[in-house]
Amino acid sequence: MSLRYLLLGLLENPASGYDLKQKIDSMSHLWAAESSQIYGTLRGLEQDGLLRSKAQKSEKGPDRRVYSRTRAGQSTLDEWLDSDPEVGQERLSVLAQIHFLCRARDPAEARTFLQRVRERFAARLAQYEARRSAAEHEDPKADLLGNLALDLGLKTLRARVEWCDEAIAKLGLLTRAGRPRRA
Amino acid sequence: MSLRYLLLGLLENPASGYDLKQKIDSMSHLWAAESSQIYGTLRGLEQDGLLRSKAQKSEKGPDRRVYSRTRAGQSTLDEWLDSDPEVGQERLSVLAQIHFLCRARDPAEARTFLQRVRERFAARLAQYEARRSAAEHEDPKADLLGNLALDLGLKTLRARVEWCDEAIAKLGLLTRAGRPRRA
DNA sequence: CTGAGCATGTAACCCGTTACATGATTTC
DNA sequence: GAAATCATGTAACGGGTTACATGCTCAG
Repeated sequence: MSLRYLLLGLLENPASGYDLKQKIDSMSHLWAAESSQIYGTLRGLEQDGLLRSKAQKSEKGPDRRVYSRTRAGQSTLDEWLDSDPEVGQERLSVLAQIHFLCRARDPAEARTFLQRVRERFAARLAQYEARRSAAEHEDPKADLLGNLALDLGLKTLRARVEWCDEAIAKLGLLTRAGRPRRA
Repeated sequence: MSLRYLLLGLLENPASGYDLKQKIDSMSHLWAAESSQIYGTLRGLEQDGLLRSKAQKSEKGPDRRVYSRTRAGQSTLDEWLDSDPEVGQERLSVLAQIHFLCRARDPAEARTFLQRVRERFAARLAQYEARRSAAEHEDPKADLLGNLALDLGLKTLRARVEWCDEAIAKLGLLTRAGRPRRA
């Protein structure tokens, strides 16, 4: 993972750091990267011989540095594409928060906390659903990645909202079962 | 996020870095942390006045440094528990890989890649399901956090496997529709 | 003249991983 | 005496965030 491969992949055609930042921002639910990181990573890639760059006059503003893949860059990208999928562990700190709320405080507090978590997820889900219905009338092949990402996001968020609901219900039982408030 | 709060939370009773490492390892599907990080973080917390420590003789091996929360540590923990849930962005680099496989190479390659992704998720799902059925005969209240985490993991992984299947099907259509191999 | 957008960066920090060092005690 | 377990660390690196600096051009 890491931005390196993303940039390498996005540089199918020559582009500047600024361009790439735009592109990444436009796929906001997929990835995020700050300009500072992008520029730094680009220079790193160039030092490693995976990109080459040249300065270019721009009509507006200062010169732009336009990057393109070298042969080495291409084959590094290819290797990555042939490599095993990285399916890393997530660390959902929310779970830890619930745990401590339950143990050190009151299950009821954990419950209202979970309700806030649910709101967050639900809000994001709503955004995704809006985007989905906006994209409904377009050719599904046009933005395949966007659509796949959207599908994944939708499914994941639905699962999480569902989980919140069930967890809230479980905690509700605990609370009503007359466990001591404030340990 | 961050180990700091996790340690702060786990230190309900005094414990050494070693103890905490054990505890964290025992909740392996929830969190992971290396000893080096744990020891460093503990010292950081002590420097910030959130923990205090004293050396203790141990029967086996060298002295142990036993940490406990200070009042400041307690209130920092409380603040965290009162704070908004952090529901961060995930960066699924797998999506980027699929995208580039599709665009720069062949949708069929993306498809076999996705099949590997599916296998990964399915394998993890199987682990979780095994754990679930192992825990079935226990009191569900006994390890509440463990159970919630398990539920969340199950739901998320199921959603992902499902997504893989659908995505594979979609890519299958694309491939058979006679798109040019190798762009 | 101001402010928005173009365009690139530096420095400091945070969180985490990897590899390795040290040394004691117990068990085989 | 070798290996396992107890117990604590250091150093270097990787990946990312935050805050800020710089300076240009064009529209209002």
